[in-house]
Amino acid sequence: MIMFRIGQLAKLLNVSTDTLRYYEQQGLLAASERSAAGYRLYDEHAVERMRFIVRAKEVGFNLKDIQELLSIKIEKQMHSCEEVKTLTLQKRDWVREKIAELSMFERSLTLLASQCCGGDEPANACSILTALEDLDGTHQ
Amino acid sequence: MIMFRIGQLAKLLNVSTDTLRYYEQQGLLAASERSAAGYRLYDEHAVERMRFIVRAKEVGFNLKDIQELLSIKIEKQMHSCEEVKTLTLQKRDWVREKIAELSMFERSLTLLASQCCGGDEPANACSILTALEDLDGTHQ
DNA sequence: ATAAACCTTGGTGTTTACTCTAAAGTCAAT
DNA sequence: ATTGACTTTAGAGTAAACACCAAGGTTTAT
Repeated sequence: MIMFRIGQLAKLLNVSTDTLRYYEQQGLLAASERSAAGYRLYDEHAVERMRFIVRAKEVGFNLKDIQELLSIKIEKQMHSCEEVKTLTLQKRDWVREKIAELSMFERSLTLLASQCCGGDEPANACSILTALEDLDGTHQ
Repeated sequence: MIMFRIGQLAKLLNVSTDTLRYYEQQGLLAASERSAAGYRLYDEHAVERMRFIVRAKEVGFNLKDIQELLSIKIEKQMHSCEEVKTLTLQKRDWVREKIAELSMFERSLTLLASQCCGGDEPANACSILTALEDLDGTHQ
């Protein structure tokens, strides 16, 4: 059985050893066992679990979500597809809200920038500054 | 001359008194003076400065950006339009990057959700879980 | 005169996901 | 035998923008 030490696993999955220790502390990923000297040792199951965590992060889940996903995953027959899909859709909705907020920023900033000459001259009558000073037409 | 106490200004601009004290501590907005009892008093200039801060936040600038904008604003002839426009465009680019990240999340999550039946039955073969377990086709 | 509402300071807590530090023990190789 | 790379722990620090708290002084209204 191949066992990885923390640094090896970290390198394999392109994370830091601190991250692995942090995940352990957060209850996300325990080492399979410890060596005589107390070194963390990870087996294939742990590697797969960590891969799952990494992938879940890549699609936008945070550590709390991943906790839930993992606890569902280890007892699949105790949970329904619906639960998993709900988690996924809730996260997607949250992401959409964030995108909506940022898109408003994007529009406002683009509008401000487009109205500014951007020249080398002093900013005495800079349209961006005056727009922020005066009553706004910035939001549409 | 109308002077506002901290609570009045807070109510006027729909922020908390804590926020105003925090902005003072961060060097964003000082009270114009103090009353005999040590109460912060804000004049029209302070109100306008605070309005500027609020508007700048509304379009997506953070407090550090706003620091810069304010220091440009108080010495307009020492700075160019270009500086202001650059700040604005940099912030917009940052916003766009965030939107791009979130959009990838959105697509991945939508794809995952669409492939999941979402039914009441046990999650043994839940497509979302298996997608996160197996080598990904999640990123396109 | 006394209660309610307001203000002061200094300090801690919140969130998220790590990152860094220090002091010490372990392992492989020269 | 000792260097260098690796690991351990506990604990502190980081970012951002506040929110909350306690203990006390001030104003305002009744």
